[in-house]
Amino acid sequence: MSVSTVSRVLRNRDDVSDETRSGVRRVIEELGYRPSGVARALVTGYSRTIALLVSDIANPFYPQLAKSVEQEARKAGYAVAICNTSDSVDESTAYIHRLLEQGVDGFIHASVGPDEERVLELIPDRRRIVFLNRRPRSRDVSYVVADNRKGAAILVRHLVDGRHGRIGFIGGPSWAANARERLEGFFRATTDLRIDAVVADGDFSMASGARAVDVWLASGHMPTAIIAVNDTVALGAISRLLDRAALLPIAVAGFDDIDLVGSPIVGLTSVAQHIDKMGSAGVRLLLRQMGDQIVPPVRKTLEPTLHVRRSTAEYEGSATNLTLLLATP
Amino acid sequence: MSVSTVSRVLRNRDDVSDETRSGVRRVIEELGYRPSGVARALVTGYSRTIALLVSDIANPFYPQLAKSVEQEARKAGYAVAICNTSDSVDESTAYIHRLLEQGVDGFIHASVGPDEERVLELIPDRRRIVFLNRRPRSRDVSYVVADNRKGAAILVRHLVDGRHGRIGFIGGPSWAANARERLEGFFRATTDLRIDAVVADGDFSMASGARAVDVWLASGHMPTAIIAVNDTVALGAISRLLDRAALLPIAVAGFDDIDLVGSPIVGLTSVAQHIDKMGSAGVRLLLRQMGDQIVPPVRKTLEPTLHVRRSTAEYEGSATNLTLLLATP
DNA sequence: GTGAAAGCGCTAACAG
DNA sequence: CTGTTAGCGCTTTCAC
Repeated sequence: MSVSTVSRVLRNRDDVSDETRSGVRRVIEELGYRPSGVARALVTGYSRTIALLVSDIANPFYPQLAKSVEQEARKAGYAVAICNTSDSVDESTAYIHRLLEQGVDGFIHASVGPDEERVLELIPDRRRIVFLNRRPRSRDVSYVVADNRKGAAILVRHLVDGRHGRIGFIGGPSWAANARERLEGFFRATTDLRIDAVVADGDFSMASGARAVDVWLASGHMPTAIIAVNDTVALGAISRLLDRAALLPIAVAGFDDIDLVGSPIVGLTSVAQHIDKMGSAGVRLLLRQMGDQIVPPVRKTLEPTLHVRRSTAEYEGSATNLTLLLATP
Repeated sequence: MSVSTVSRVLRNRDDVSDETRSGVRRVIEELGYRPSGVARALVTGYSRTIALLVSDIANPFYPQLAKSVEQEARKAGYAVAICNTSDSVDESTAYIHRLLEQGVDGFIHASVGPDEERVLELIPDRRRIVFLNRRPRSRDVSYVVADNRKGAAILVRHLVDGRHGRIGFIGGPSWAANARERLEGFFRATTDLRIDAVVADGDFSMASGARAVDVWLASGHMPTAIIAVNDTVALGAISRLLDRAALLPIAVAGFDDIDLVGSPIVGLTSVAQHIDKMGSAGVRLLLRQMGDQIVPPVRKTLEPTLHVRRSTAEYEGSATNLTLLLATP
């Protein structure tokens, strides 16, 4: 038998007689032969591997995203390499260089660093990349994001219904599109509703949520309700409120609706951006546009959904929440 | 210039004259030339990629492990492919087949499924694999685990000091070595201390923690303190206790000390198994034994550390905890 | 020091 | 339907 016949069998092509095919299969089995994906990648140019760039896999949002990306990729026979960029342009540059050398077929870029230009320079073929959780400036690259402005507005309205007249927003870095959009939504909604708004800086970390609370407490301008740019920051804020044994009836809401915050232990009100849908849609998009036909870039916006929980719920008639509850000796 | 000269420059070999070297470098720069890792892998047999097998990346223990694995691997210029096995033998089999075909250099196996024999059959070269978070039966494969028996014993002693006379243990699947060891440690310690012990089944999930509480509540045999096989299960147990508005002064402790449980929001007492050390040590081990010299398998056991928090702390003189606190209206 | 040639294990094009 | 041939882009002898 010739190598090409074996190759044909391996690729399930139909121009092989049934008896040859089964013969080849038997011999493959007997010899325990394993084809080399590396050699195949060298000649075809495809490694059936995609890269997922995240800010920090230890941030609970990303594992959920990674899981749905991985599940969807696997269905199509693709492996996923996960890379932590720490939102550093240098690190994402270094990673993309390496991944390109290693021959990954495509990228799902879900980290939020200020690296868009650099990334698109490194990956000139727009069909090889999809942005997730960040809306790129460039018009000709595909992305899937949540409607961040609407999500923030939904939270503001929810809190206003809860009789909060002064709402604080803990934001993210200005270079992060999702953080900017959430802040914009917050501003527009508070302005429209003529609600006092106060903003603190943050960086998506628990520590930054805690710092914001410190700043507000120190300034004596503590809002009665807090919206955080994401759930992690909200958890940081709550932690600090607990540390300070704050007796104020402060409502706290987050963004992303990561699995954990739905548990009664945390009970954090949050806006879901449907992480699993985002991941699977991103992979499908990428694989489709990596295919033969040329398809125009797809821009997809997911609808956010409000999940009200204890952290912003009315309690015994007065605005209160987990914070109050825990701090009461 | 010949290809071999370029190759020599790329590999930083010293048998190239300085002027040739700089000339080559310049041309590479001008042309924006990128070497092909795929072609290199084909000829050298090494792809500089390792695989990390986890049970479920959405389980908070694993992202922390993945992060430390990734950081350590990157230092050595290796990429990491993360794979969710769901603890299914079939899935890990399928993954290992694929990864081997794709040419990964080594495996870090941190998922706990009953797949040891199959895995070692698929990866006959013991130098290509390290087990993490699970102690293999096989004597000739390297691993890094925590001292699970000791960790469980530490928790028992801590709870006994807190005056608990009846302690429950929510376990894991019997095929998981780490779950078995923790259960053994629990049994030995309760026996030695002549403490009532009661055990419930679990599977490392929050849901299983909740189920255990249900079972105990239904049976009327609710222990006064609960030790869970890991933090996730402990969180599930606490959640259900909160749902049931349990007024019992029930202490809950977990295992792993994942980042989250240290926050005052959760305040769960836990035994740390030093996840970051485990990840980096595992990678270093793997890379060393994949090297030239033949090294014997390394068996490493990390010392567990107790972190006492609100969930098992004495409160106003009586045994109480978060559960009690939250459930009191 | 440098270049030429062989070949890693596949797929693709072409012949038969 | 099956076999032959020519690479894919590197590294590795072996000459020079």
